Amino acid sequence: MPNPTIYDVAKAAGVGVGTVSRVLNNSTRVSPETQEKVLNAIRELGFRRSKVARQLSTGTQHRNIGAIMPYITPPSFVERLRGMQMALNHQDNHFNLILYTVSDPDRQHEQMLAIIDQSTVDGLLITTLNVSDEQRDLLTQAGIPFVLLSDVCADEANCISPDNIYGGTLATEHLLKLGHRCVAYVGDEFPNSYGVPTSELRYKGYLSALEEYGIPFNSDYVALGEHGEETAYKLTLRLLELAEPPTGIFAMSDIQAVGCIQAIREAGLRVPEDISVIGFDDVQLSRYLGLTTIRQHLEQSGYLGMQILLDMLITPDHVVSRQLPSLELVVRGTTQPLR
Amino acid sequence: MPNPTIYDVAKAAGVGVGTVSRVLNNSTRVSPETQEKVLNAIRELGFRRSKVARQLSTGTQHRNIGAIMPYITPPSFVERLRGMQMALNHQDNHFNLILYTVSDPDRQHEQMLAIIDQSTVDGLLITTLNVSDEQRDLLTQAGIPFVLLSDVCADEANCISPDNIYGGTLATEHLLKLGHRCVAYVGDEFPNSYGVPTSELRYKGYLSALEEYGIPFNSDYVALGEHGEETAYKLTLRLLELAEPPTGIFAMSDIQAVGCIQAIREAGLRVPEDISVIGFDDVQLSRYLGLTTIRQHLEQSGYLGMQILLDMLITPDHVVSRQLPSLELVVRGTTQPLR
DNA sequence: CTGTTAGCGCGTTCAC
DNA sequence: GTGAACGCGCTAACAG
Repeated sequence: MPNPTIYDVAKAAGVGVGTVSRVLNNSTRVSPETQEKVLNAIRELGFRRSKVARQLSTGTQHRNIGAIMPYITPPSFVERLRGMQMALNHQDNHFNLILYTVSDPDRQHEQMLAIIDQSTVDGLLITTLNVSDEQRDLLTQAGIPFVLLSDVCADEANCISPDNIYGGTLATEHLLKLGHRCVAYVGDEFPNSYGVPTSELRYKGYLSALEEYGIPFNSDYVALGEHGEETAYKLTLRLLELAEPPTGIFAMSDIQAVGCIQAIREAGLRVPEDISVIGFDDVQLSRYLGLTTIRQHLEQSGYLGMQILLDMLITPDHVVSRQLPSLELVVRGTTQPLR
Repeated sequence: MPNPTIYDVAKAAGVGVGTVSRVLNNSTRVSPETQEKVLNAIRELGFRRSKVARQLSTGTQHRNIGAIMPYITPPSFVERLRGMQMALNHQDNHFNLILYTVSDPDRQHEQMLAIIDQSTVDGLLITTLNVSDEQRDLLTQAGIPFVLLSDVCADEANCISPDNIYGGTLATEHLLKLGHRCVAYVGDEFPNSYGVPTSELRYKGYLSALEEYGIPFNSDYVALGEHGEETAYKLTLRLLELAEPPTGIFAMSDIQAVGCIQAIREAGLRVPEDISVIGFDDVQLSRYLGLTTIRQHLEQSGYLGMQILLDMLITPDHVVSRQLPSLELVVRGTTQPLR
């Protein structure tokens, strides 16, 4: 018996299903002896009552919202996740948040399929992931509304993302205005393994700022790799070995900026005296690291995404469109004028 | 009609429920006209098919595991969460991870009750939260196995936590061995608002190290407050105003250590030249911050907790007991001998 | 106190 | 192609 039911238990204990149900919910009184018998039967058979059957019977409809993202390592993902949770807790509509992380890009599709046809969620929040047309169709067909927090959907309504090109320009201009002329870009390879072009957009912003200032493009100053401190650290080490090392670095995320800074310091140089570094995101920690960066209100993005999704779920008719605050430069201690 | 069913749809469309079901699953062919009618009816009534009924009918039993924690702001929580997810992805048993955060200590009990009697989860991972006897009883009674990642349960089997007293001693001894005699402790007030005594345990370790080295206790050097960089920052500022400021600070977490360091720097002092700082946790970022700390294998804790819970869920009979690696001192750049 | 039965909402055979 | 009936596992209301 792989999945014994209360009927099996009832039979084994020599009682009716009602009685079994009663001891399970210890509602009305059951005689100690029968209770004992039932409990024994339960143990013997390894019985576990079915969640779904119980829910169907009691009419306990709790809705699930799935949040899927590549991983939850960098704080930028966590801050969005936190925003989502906050929105949920505020609304307090008995929604559950199911967290999915896509350990492996190759498995994304498979996971999405499973989520869809097992009908585990009522709505989906897709963060920093590319969604194929097929997946979109599947989702709409299954009646699962979704919101994207990703750069793959600039034209869509249910999509939240900042103007990353502008952000890249903003960051680069800051360095340029400080007099830096050898400015490097440290970012993710693009598109990254999940098909998301964020790095490319910020890079475009970088290029456009360079052009605006009439600075010739130098491919040596473009260092791309997998996301994370580790890679940024290594890339920066290589940058420092250049005949003419950069005096300013624009890292596409705060986390990568931290890797850059560590590399610079280990090379015996100082930030910002020798090299200026600007990040991107304004992750919570950055304030305490004194990092100059571009603020993108991540927590608020998650909050907004969840609000929109809840709208779609609760009142499909009037989904109010909401505005994300725009990007802003936050100057702190890791950048200074070129000496 | 708050919750129209397929019957309502069928009636409205003038067809049978079977047909409705077919268009819902677009399985066998349905004539375009009837399909249209059904689709219209669905739209008109705002019909959404019930997850649970569908699951019960198809026999799609997916199990849910709840992870509940006070918040997901500090990386230490996130790392444990990540460990849990990894264990789940490795096992790949169609388990879902439902994330709960307790926004308000007062609402913890209420939330736990809801989780239990709506039978949303099959198992629960409780992180850095106190669990009342009543709650334990409720959980066992409801047949919901749980694992604690908290310091409230040293004697229990299903509990994972490091030896925090020892950890506190380790950290303090490190400072003491470096010659520091004015050593401060910056930590959470205890027990914190969630009833968890971690800070107290580490503080006890601090005291015992002090005693071991024959150093008189100075209450001025004990700075307690709410968890987070912010508070640590402020507390440190006050510490620096002391007639005889500390030369070494033991912060109960890496995040708080970051706050301390920022305060020290803003006061025009240097770390570690003027003041040594040691943290606790060895959060991933700490490596790139060059922070001296106590490593406690957080991700692995989460991984282990999930493994144990899965054992309890899958093979209740033989739950293998697993060992958590012990705490270790990691010396990096924020501590140095007293000058 | 306890056994029996009718749903919970949907998928899925069957006959038509 | 389509409708009717049964069953998924459990709870709750009803008799006994």
